[in-house]
Amino acid sequence: MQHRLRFAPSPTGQVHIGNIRTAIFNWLAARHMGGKFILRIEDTDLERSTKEAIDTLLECMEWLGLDYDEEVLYQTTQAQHHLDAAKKLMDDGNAYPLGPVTEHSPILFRIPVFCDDFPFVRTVGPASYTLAPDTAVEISGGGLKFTTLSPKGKPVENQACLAGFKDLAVLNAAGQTLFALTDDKLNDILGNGAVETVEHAASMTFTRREVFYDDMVKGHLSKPLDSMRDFIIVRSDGSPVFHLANVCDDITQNITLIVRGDDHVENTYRHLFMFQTLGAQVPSYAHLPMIVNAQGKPYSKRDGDAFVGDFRDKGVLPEALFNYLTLLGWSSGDNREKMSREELVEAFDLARAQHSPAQFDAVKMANLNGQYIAALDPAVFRERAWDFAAAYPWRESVDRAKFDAVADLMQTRTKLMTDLAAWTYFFAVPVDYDPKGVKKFLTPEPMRAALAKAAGAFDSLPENDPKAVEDALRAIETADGLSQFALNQPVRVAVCGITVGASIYETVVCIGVKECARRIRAALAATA
RNA sequence: GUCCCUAUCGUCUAGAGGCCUAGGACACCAGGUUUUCAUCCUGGUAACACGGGUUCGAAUCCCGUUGGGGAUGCCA
Repeated sequence: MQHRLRFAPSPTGQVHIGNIRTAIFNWLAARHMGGKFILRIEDTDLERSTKEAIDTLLECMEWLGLDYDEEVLYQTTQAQHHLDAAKKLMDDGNAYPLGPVTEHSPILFRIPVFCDDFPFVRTVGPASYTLAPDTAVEISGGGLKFTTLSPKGKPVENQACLAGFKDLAVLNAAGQTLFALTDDKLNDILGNGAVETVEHAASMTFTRREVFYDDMVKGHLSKPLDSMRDFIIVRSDGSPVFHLANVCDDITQNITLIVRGDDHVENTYRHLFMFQTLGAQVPSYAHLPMIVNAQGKPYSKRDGDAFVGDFRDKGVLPEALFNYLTLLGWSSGDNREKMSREELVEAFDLARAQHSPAQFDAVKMANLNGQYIAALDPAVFRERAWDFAAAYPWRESVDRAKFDAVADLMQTRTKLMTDLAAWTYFFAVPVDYDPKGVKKFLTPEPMRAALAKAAGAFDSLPENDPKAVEDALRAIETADGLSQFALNQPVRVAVCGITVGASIYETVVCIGVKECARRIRAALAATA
C-alpha cells in the first residue's frame, strides 16, 4: 500500500519552526516510504487566515525544498462535505444537538455506546466510583453527571460520555442497586431522549472500556472511556469544528498516516471514533514531541525569533535549517549529524523519533550552518553571498569581481550569512579603529615608523601578488630590527580597523595595495 | 481536580537486561598547528531525576514519587 501523508497547517500569521518541523517529518516519512506528501491548508478560521499568511507558508516550504504532491486542498472548499458528514452522524445516532433543539443548537459527537466491536476499543474490567454522600446521578443521552469527593473531601462535579459506563449500576449507601443501565433503559435514553436522575446515590459500578492505538513514535497508547466526553463538531452558527473538518478531509484525501504534534494525542482518541462511525479506515498515527525554547518552555507568540523567515533573514541556509530541525527529536542512530537530504530520506524512520520535547539550540545550529557554508562550492557561495549582501548598502558600489575575491577569501570563516555585514572594510575605508588594536599596534613609535615604510613599499608593489606583500613586510621588519610577523597586525588594524580576519597578505591584495598604502597613511594620521 | 504523555552530560542525542568504567555532537577548558581570528588536530570537565521492586545482573522491565508538557474550548 502506498502511504498518503499530509501537512495541514492553519495559515494564521508566521510559520513557526515547530510547525515546519512537522512538515519536514511528514515530508521525510513520505519520501522515505515512497508515499505521497500532500498539503492541506486549514483556512476555516476566516478571522485569522489571510492571503499573506498563505503566501508566507508557501514561500517557507519552497525555501526549504518541501515539495508536495497533488493539488493543495483548501479546507474552506470542503464545508459542504463537513456538514454532510455531520448529517450522516446525526442520522445514525452518532451525533445529537445540545440542549433544547433549536436552529442554533450546536451538534455533539456521541462516543458510541455500542463500540465493543470497534478494533480500537477493549474492555479493561470492572470499575467503580465512590460518590459524594447523598448526591444525584444524572444519566442521559449526553452522558453522565455525578459528584465525587476530592482527596481533600470537597465535592467535585464530573461529566463523562455514556459510552464510558457499560453495565452501569448506581448503588445507595447500603449497597443496594438504585438503578441499572439495562438495554431497555439505554434504548429509552438514546431513542426517546429520556433522562434518568438517581437520587441518594453513594457509589456506582461499571465495566470499564478503553480506546487504544499504537502510535508510531510513542508506542501503545490508551485512555479509559469514562474519562472522555462527547464533544462539539458543529458550532451554533452552523460551522464545523476542527475535529469534524480535520477528520472529514483526512477521509476525502485518503490519508493513511498522520504525523503531527503530540498536543493532538488526546484528539486522536476522539478522532478514532469519528473515522469508524463515518465508515472510514482509521489511519496510522505518529505524534511528535514539541520543540521548546531556550528556557525549556513551549514557544509562544512572544518568542518572535522562532519563525522560519527569521532564520532566512539571519543568514541560515535552508539545507542547514532543514538538517538541524531533523536532529531535534530524531537521530539516525549511527552518530551522523550532518546529512544530505538524500541521506535523510534514506535513513528516516519515525520509530526512531524521540518521545520527549527537544530544546532549540541556536549555537549548535549556527555551527551546522557554518559546516554547510564551508562545504558550498565556491561559485555557489559567491552567488549566495552576493544575493545576501543586497541587504547591505555598501554592495551598490562594489565591483562584482572584487566581491567574488572577498567571498573566496572569507567563505571558510563565515558561520551565518549575516557575517557578511562585517565585510565593509574590504570595500570602504574603516570609519573607526578597534581601540585595543590601536593601543597595541598603532601607538608604539617603532611600529608607526615601520608602517610608514610599508605604505611607501606598497606604493610600488604589483597588484594581486600576496607573496610580494609578505616579502615587503618581512624586509621592513628586518631593516627595522622588528621580530618576524610583528608588522602583520599593525597593517591589519590600519587597513581593516580590526584585529581579526583572513590572511593579511590576501586581505591586502583583495583591497588593493595602492588603496592599502593610502589607508595606512590615513590611519597613521587619524591616530597621531 | 481528573485524564493523557514524558524524564541519559548545560543542550541535541546513542543506548531494546550483561557489549556501559554510559558513546557521539554542540558549547566549555587545556595543549598543538597557524602571521591575527577562524578552521584543523590532541586531550579534558560533564549525565542515567528520586525511591522501591523483578532479575545472578537494570540507564534499559514493573510500581510509586517528583519535575516538565498536553488535554479537559462553540481554538486548531
